Amino acid sequence: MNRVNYSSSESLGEQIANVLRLRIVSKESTPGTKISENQIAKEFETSRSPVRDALKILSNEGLIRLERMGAVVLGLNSTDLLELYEVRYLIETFAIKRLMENYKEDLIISLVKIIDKMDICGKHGDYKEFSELDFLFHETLIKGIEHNRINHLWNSMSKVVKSVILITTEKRFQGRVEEYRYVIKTHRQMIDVIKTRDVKHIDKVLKEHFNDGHLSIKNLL
Amino acid sequence: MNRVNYSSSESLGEQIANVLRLRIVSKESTPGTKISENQIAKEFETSRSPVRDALKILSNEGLIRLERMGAVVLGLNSTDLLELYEVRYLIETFAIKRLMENYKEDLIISLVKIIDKMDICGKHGDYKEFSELDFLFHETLIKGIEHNRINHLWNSMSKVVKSVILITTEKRFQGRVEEYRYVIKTHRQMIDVIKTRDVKHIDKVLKEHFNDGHLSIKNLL
DNA sequence: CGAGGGTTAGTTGTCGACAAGTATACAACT
DNA sequence: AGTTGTATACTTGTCGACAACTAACCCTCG
Repeated sequence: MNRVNYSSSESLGEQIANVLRLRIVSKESTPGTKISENQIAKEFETSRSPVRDALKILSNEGLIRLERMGAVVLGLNSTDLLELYEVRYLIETFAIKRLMENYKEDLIISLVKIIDKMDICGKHGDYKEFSELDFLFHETLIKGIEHNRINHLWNSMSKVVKSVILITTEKRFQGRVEEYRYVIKTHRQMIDVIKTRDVKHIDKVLKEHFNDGHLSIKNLL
Repeated sequence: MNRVNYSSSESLGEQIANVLRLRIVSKESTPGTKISENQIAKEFETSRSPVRDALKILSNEGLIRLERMGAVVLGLNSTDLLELYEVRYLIETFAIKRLMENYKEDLIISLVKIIDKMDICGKHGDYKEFSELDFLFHETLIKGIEHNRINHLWNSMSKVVKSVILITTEKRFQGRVEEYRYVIKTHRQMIDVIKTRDVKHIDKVLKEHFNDGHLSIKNLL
């Protein structure tokens, strides 16, 4: 029986990759675990073709390593998370500098709207929606500069970032719920930096934001 | 007949990707061209499986776009090249700053050795080897910081960079052969910056180097 | 001549099978 | 016992086939 499901826009491979990604990032799959295509195919009741796609996606994201026989889970240790934040810092600093030179008012409006929604979700304790908005904020910022190459870099890591944000936010909300205010504050600061063209404060604001993100996840895990 | 060729370490998919990549970067395949898996499979006398792999690789590199029916060649226009150089500048600036804080003497030795080899190739007019060494220089620099995430970013664009360098170098050598001296000079400057920890000159040296690369290719095409 | 509907060739996603290579367990031998 | 060789089970890379879907063409009708 061939199963073709066009009702869902994502191919089976991407769906499988999504499930496995969350497993790896959430440490449900521990680093070092060996996985084979057959084994995954059996679990998801598909053939090996979509599984191969999925493994290739995860390999590109750096979550697993494809070896001659079987793939091995790499996962994200503390160093990896730091590095992820460093690269995000690098890219978003670039983006903000570029936006300062030249931005469309629409973009700022979109960003403010996202923050406002985050505020509401924060008050309701809806961490899931909050984390998606957080992700969307940064993605909107990056897509805003319309830089093809940066776009590709972002696409190759965005799914990982999204997963990390989701998990971080969840843990944060389990602790002191009011912490979300800090995230919102730094986001507003980022917009201010763009609008006021305050070059001197870019590094300070962004470093603070990413440092906080990294530290909080490090403490929580 | 199943053809499995383990004598070459690269899978058929990667090999096909290599051929197509060069075609696209060298503008033998013009942007907008539609390509189908069957067509490529027929050309390379393989099944669609390796071709699918190849197309996915090229898609990740941003050279083609996968659509519902058929992929379309994107190629690298003048803007794309500028953006590529911008991202390289971003990454290598990061790398050099990190190396300044902490580098192993071995690395510097390797880099110097590469430059010396480039010098010899330059004198012999061996542009092919020269371009590979040029690429190797930058790759060695980036791998030197042992930063997993940066590594992945680099891997996702390195093949494209390599192709661009190859073509640029070829055209350069067709013009005034002596131009290679300038490339070598800036490379030596980069090493000096690392060794002398001369923070102030990083941006200047790198900007000069990448600006030159971008300008020269723009003029030549 | 133009518009609409059906046919048809072509496209991708998925499947199961096979070939080639690899690691492991187990037996035979020194 | 330790080493070597072989059988065997498991792995990936590739193949050809099929189902779902899309686009283009042609034919009919107004």
